[in-house]
Amino acid sequence: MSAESPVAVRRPQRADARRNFDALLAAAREAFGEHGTEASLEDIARRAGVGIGTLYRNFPTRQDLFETVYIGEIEQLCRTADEVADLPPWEALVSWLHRFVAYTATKRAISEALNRDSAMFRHCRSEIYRVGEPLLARAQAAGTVRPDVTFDDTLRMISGLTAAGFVDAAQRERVLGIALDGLRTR
Amino acid sequence: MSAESPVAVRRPQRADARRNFDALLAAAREAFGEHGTEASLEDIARRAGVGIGTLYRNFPTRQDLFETVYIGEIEQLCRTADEVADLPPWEALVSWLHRFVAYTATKRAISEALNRDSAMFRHCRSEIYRVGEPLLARAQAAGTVRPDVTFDDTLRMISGLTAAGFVDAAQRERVLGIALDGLRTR
DNA sequence: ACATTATCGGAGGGGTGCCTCCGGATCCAA
DNA sequence: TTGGATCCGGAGGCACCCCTCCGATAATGT
Repeated sequence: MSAESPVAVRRPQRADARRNFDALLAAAREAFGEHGTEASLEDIARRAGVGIGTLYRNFPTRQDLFETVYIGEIEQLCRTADEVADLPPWEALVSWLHRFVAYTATKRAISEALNRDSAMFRHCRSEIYRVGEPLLARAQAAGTVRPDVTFDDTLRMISGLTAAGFVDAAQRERVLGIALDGLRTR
Repeated sequence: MSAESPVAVRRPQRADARRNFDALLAAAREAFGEHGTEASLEDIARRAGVGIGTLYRNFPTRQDLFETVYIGEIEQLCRTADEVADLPPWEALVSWLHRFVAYTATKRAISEALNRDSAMFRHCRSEIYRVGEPLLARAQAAGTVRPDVTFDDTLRMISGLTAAGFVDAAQRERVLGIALDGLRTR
């Protein structure tokens, strides 16, 4: 993420306040991951071992809290694009997509976010595209991926599968592999 | 569905009562489709133009209502397996899976149900397998579908994509097509 | 040590949903 | 038409969640 976060949420100065702030973010990441955007704020405060008032002081609206968590996840994801840069086209794309799945503890929420509309979401979306789309384009240029697929198609396919339930991690990988295989030229 | 519904919910005798019963089912189908299993029962009663008491008289628990809707959808789905019986293996499988997507107005709910556990869900699951698994097996025997894929893999992949959001129906079809393509042997 | 001031946390009012209960409306058979 | 069986529907008690407000608490500078 190149610029400052577009949200006016700042990490507090005092030591105890910082502890609470971080605990809230961690709890929120967990809760949003489990229940999606609708997670109970009082539950998040409880998980963080903090009063509900403290939550609202740091994050006046649900949106503020969610965006802060979300931006963190996306930043992390964007950074991983460099790490795959020197792999062959197909491997680069696939391993980045695998991180797309793994890094987003905000699983349920991230797919909801694909459709949502706000300045921040638009920003995050464009960041993801900025780092991810070239990976797809490269694989297409190399003739590995079919040319009629868009990056948006790919993302939605992956995030749909991420949100789905599987009996175990092995099945998730297997199914993900099948779907990714569908991207390749024949 | 071969046997009687395993749930003890019966359509009432009196004309007005039957009208309400049916209105409730229709409203529930809608609401579950939009909001998943957690849809508000009071909202369902409102949509049906009926008091909340009437809802509870017909369906003492949320489970009863959901199961009744769910069974209806599954029965309908199972019946469609015959209609594709005389297509070539791959086409048969694909068009049945397309109906799997289309028929389940209970969209969000159906994927939740894949993981849930109850006598009824087990029953429905086994019915789906009974009609669907042979379609996959046939395509595999014909050499069209890779042999390492299970029916469960396929279903979860499809239902994951069903639950995901897309910008329009065309994209949904396109992505579905990509994923299905991953099932084929190369 | 102590005052200052940022921070805490939960009580409380308003909203919604769950489910029960029963007086009153409605249907239908005779 | 009419009486009894059936069915209706919403009021009301409980639980949870949202968000605000403010007295109590604890960190920090001197």
